[in-house]
Amino acid sequence: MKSVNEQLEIIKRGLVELIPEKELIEKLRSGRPLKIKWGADPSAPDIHLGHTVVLNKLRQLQDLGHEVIFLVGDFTAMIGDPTGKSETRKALTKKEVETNAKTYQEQVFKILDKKKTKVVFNSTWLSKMALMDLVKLASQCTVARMLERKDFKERFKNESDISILEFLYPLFQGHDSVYLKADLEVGGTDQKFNLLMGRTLQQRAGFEPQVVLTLPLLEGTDGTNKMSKSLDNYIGITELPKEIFGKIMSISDGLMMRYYELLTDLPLEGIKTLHPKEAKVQLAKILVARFYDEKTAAQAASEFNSVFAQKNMPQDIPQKLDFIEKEVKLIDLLLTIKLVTSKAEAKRLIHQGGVSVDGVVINDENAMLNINETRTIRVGKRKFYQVKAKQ
RNA sequence: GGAGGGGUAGCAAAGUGGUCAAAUGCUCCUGACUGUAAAUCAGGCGACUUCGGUCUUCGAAGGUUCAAAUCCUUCCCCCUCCA
Repeated sequence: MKSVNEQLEIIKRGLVELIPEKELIEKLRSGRPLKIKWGADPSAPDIHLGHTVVLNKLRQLQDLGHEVIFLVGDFTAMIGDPTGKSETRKALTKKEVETNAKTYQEQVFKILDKKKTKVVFNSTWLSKMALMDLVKLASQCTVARMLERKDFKERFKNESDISILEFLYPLFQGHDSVYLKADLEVGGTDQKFNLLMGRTLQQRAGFEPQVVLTLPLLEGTDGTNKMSKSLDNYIGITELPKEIFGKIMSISDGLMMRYYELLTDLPLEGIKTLHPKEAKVQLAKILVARFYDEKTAAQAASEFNSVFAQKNMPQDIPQKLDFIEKEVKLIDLLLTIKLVTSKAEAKRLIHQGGVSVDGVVINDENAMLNINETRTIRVGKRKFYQVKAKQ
């Protein structure tokens, strides 16, 4: 095992806060493997780059000899959450939660060391919780204290809904820490309040409080909001290589530097000397290679170059080659192959010059298309489709 | 329990009997320029249409009216103050 100072140096890299560092040093000095808690909500089982910021840190901790307790928040997921229009969490059935949790694990172990990870479900203890215990738990915190949490404060000020249930989440999460006797809990900065609640509750229960480690939140592909599935600004780690590659290529230069900073160990000075385009290609390759391999990354890069720089057709275009009619109306065709969601949209795109067949832009909304031979249809920059009539 | 405010398109926010498929901003989509970058510019952003219109939409359901997002009734939900 590495020395305390060496460990500390690795642990501190890239984090936002370590609360308090002193306690962590003491825990590390004990020489025992620390129990590191990481909680995840199984309602959205797609792990994206944002999650990997935390996962990478957990992996580092595992490599230092510590144990990660991967807590699946199945209990709360089964209750759901009535509040918040944008982030509605609907209640999931037990079965859904199980499936999601399984998917989650498969994805997580692309990064985490399975041998040093213990998976637990909080329904194990929370579902058996007596009402009396819940009351006791609720008495541990005041509303004023709850309202210190930034998002609560803001919603309260803006007169948006806050359900009582939401006040319970931090308490449950903290209670999980008590139950697990966690030494350290890791999360994004948005989790700070909840993580600290764990400390408070552990202390009140007479245990050694956990150390809290927060990591920066990764912005989504829009460059402003945090990466999340509900905002559809995410890059999932199970996405196809070309998707990951393409999405990285379309982020802004400023965001690219942020991704370098949070997702790689490379020194930023070196990156700044590169042409932004080259730097982005490199980043895209690194990330594809991380979730697939070097070879796949290289392929994704050359495919990207071929399609978007040299304007060639992509390699694997979705196709439907068994049309009955040999002559179809373009608008109807676009609708049947789901490249558009309505005829109105199809017409709009045609008028705007966004639709082409075999590389020729179509401007006539009434255009008929002979599909005796294979035709390649393109909508916008990246949607391709091949069609042909049945022979 | 009492008093008041409010629920409008992905979000924010106008509109308070007809000119409202609903201003404006953001997001988003398409095109130009590029590095599938940013910025900028142009266009678009409910559906169907024989391109004349037609149909569905402003928390829900009813009603008044030639005509309702706008008025009335009931219901659901949110917020503030009082208790």
